[in-house]
Amino acid sequence: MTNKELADLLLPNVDSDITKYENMYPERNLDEKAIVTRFAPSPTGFVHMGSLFQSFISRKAASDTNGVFFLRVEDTDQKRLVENSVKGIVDDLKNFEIDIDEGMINEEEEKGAYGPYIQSKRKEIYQSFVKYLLEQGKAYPCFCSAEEIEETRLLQEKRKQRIGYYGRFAKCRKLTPEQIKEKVEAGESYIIRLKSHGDFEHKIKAHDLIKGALEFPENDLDVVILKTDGLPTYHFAHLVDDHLMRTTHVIRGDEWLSSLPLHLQLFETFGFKTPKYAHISPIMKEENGIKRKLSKRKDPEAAVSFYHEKGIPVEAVKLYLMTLANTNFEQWYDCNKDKTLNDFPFDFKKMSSSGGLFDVEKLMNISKNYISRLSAKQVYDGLVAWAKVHDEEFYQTLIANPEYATSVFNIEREQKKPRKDYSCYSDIRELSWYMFPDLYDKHDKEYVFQTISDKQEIANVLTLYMEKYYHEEDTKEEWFDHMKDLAQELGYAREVKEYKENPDAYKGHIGDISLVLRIVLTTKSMTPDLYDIMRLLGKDTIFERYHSWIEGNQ
RNA sequence: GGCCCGUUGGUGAAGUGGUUAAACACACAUGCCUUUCACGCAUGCAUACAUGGGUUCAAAUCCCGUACGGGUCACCA
Repeated sequence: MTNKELADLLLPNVDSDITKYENMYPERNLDEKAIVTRFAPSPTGFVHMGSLFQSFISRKAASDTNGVFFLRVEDTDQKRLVENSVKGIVDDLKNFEIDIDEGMINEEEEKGAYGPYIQSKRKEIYQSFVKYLLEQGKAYPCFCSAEEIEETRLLQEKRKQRIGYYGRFAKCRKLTPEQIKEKVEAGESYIIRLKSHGDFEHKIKAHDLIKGALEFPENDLDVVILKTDGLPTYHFAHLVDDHLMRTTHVIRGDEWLSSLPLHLQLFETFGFKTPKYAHISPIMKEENGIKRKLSKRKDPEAAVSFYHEKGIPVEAVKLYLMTLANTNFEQWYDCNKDKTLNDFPFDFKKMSSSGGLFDVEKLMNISKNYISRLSAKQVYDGLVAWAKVHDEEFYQTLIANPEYATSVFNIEREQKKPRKDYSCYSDIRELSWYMFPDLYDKHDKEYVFQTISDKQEIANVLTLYMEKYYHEEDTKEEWFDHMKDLAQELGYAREVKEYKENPDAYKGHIGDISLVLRIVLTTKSMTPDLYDIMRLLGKDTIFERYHSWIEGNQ
């Protein structure tokens, strides 16, 4: 019985002509330096930070080189499929403005000439390659049951030998064609394994774009390439897909690093050109002094939805991811304030080969700086978009008077050194509700006074201010002078310096007075510029709030 | 247990044999500026790069051992 006959017996209705696929998916006509890469998730749930990071880097690498970035769905494990997760993945990428050039665009449809981009629809292709291998005598069927495999594993453990299906433990490798035929005809189920030609004692050298020079023992495991259900394992699908899709760079998590010898061997077996590999270290999280991989289950910040709920602008998250990827980005960005993420040259070599910690504080800082550079209009638009989904009440308030809301966000903005107090959109309501009368009315008010806390004195300040020193049309300078006059009349120093030079001569200083006016108006000691706030709120509102405080505190 | 990778401050890290007695940023602390807050500015924050040994005139940078952390050893990806 020849290998050909054996192959026909095992995969009867499969065409082993793989050259037709070579012709169907020709080399891409791209620049020599162009990177063709992909994001290849399993549809087992939603995208988390680690995979978002990978796809972000992949997209960036492809864009930088006028290459191609595509989305391939790896659904060869039918047991783990989660309904609608292709849509979830597509949406998550879309929400983070990571565009794909090819691949799945929803649960059913795709775009691009190198598809199908979902593995369950490539069954025929994989089987064709498997059959080809069978004909070459480089693969064989295995009839071992799960129990048998388990038994040899235990034996290997007991004898302290390497675990796996290799060498003399590879029982089915020794089956004669006649034995195989017999088993097949008896209806025994089987899988197909690679007949590895590797030698564990031999070392191979490999190169990784991030990790650098690597050395491994050669793969000698007869790994499964085709499962009982006729679908390939990851390793085989990787070979076939990335070859036919003409992937130049495989960017993936470094949990794959140890399979690299196998993958290299697979490419070599077919004589295909190996892609370049870039194994990304996982994003870590520190908990109780221990570093561990950021986990979707335990860490809220691992979920992509976390950022949307918080209202961290997509661009800010990307800026953070870029600093995680290439630390020199921060300095570059600082020196090139007029440029964007797209202009920065990403470099694999500058990626850390060990896993970095995910630093939410740092992200918040980046987001804060990012938001501070936005125009009032941009903040308004971003906030409205966020509130529409996450805060209906605030949303209604905002759209009721867009012009007014925008001017609220314009305080101390659009200047060389803008104010930085919003880290994310979900911060804004708590920091600005007092500027919106309807929110103000509903909000609980708690006044925490500082230097001046005596109720009578506070009432004196408010009353005198309203009676004598508040003038609606004041310019900032006039307004400020009036504040000083008020301070002076009540026995407070006009300047902080004067007070510091001679503290016994005064009850306090101008700062104490303005703080009272600020707190009663806004309940807060920390607010943007008080003059601007007063201008926006207007006389009626200011007086109303001051009067109502006096009445309520007699 | 086998194999592989990693280890520079509270964090991200720069640095691959000698102007790095470790850049830059975040965080933290103090001070200055300021009507408050924020911004900004200034200063401080690793007696030396996990550890032991070796190579060298010279090592965070090269080599070996140890410790610790991570990954992987599925008909999961």
